[in-house]
Amino acid sequence: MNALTLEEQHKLVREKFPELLEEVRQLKHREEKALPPLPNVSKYRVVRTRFAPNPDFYIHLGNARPALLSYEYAREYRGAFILRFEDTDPRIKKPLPEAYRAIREDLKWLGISWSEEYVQSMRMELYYGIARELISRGGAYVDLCKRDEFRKFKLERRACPHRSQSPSEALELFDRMLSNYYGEGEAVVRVKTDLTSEDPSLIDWVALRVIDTSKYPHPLTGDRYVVWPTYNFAAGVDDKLMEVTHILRGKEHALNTVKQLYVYRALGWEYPEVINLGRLKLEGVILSKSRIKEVLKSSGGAIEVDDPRFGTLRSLRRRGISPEVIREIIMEVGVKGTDATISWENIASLNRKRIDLSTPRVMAVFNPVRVVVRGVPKESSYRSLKLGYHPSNASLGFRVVNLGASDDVEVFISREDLDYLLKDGSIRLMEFCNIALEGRSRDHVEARYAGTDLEVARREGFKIVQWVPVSGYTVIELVKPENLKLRVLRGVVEESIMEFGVGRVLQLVRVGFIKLERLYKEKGRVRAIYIHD
RNA sequence: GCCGCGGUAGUAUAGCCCGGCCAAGUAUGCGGGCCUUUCGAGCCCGUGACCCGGGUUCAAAUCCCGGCCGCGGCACCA
Repeated sequence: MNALTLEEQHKLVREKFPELLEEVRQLKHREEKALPPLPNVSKYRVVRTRFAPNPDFYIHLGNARPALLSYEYAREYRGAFILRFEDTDPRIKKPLPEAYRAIREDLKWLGISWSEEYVQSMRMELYYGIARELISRGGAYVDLCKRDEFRKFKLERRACPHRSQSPSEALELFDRMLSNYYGEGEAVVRVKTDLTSEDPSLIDWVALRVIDTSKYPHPLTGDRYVVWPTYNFAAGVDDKLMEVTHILRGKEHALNTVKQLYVYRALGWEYPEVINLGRLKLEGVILSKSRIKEVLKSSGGAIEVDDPRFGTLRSLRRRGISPEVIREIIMEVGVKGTDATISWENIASLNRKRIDLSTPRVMAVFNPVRVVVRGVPKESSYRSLKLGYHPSNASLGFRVVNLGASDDVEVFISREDLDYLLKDGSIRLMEFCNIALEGRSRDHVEARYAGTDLEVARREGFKIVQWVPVSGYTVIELVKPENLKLRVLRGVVEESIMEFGVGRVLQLVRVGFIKLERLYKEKGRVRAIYIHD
């Protein structure tokens, strides 16, 4: 077969086994999992996308969807991807100073890079300029009604008295706003929309409002500005100024597109293409920003933002989920308006495949029971075991497990595995030897060495169990998130675990994957977080 | 309540625009087997879905209408 040229081989396969070729084709297709084409790409010189988070908190898996998809599209079309911080509400959604940095970090962790970065609170003069332009074109006015008064007009589909002001009057009032003449709630800039709109929230929506920054200083600009653009104004303007061509955002923004369209029309701009994405949920964790904030607050600092019960990217990172898995999941979920609940099983499976080959394996025992094994030969090959860290990846090295020189060898096995010993009379200590039950006392079990032959164990159907030598062990505390609770399992683990550093992912044989979080070398104790089976 | 967007196996997704090649593909889960010094990985076999009802058509997951369900929106938040 190999004597044939590649072309001849292909020909042969095509003739004799066309279905094979089809299979290969499909396999390739699945690996690539290309995104659907973006609409109207040919209309634009270059594709430009953006991710525009509010830096009032850390970002979570739900935010990763628009971020990653926007980035991927920009890459696919060799365009540009922009990061824009939308921090124009120092009062209700006050920016969190560390969030700017944290969001950048989290995006980088996801493998996202951006060529341009903007912070809206540093662009205030730009928004004022566009506001003036809009006002002078008659597209907006300064409303001095009380909030309730305006609501009445709105619900009756009537214009408020200020709506009829001339552009020059409006500009004057706007300048007065900027000069800090009005207090909060006393003046807003409203965009003129269709007064007959069915949805009242659409009607003459607020583009800029007064926020008393002497009371609510902005973390970046302090009290320098008192007139702040709303989301719809700032985002709408910026998408134009930054020449964004394709907006991918959550479907909660659907109505915002309609609102912003009024500004675009008034200024003679063309609105970018919009794709509304469904929400992403992650099974068994808290995703909502507000819920996380609540939990954080009520814990009084005991719970941190990377707590494994949260769906923040930091939590996922802490739980040992690799960023490629998140990327894979989001590409799988794709570009559509349907919500998706990501199952932890799915994440675990993808993650396991990714890390299995590069993850050292050590033995740990929970619910330990002491087993005294009599009759283990005293030759060093029986008392000093050289065990590889991975059965098929020798590059991970090995450790030496020392069993001491005394007559008996003592090991811990788990209470569950003890049942096999009691029931079957024999078990195999993995990578060591077979043992047979001899007796049982209050605090330990007695057994006899029964040879190292694996074939015997196989033939007889002995359960093969992991174990930890009593002569050299480390205590392990394993934190396991379960239904929004954290269980801490205590057990023993081979002392060689101390060789690994904090952050290292390991597999505890027959237990699951873990990530080391703390090493207390003097105390012979480690703390780890459970990742998945 | 009103408006918008959706509904393919337990979960996620392909197919829907352009009806037949779909008695519906893939991944995960679950069951079984092989392999393996793990209950992991890998390989093989099996399991399981087009929300409901009408209509159009020779033919509907795909088009049309109605219903149901889910999500989102209805701020001087983003």
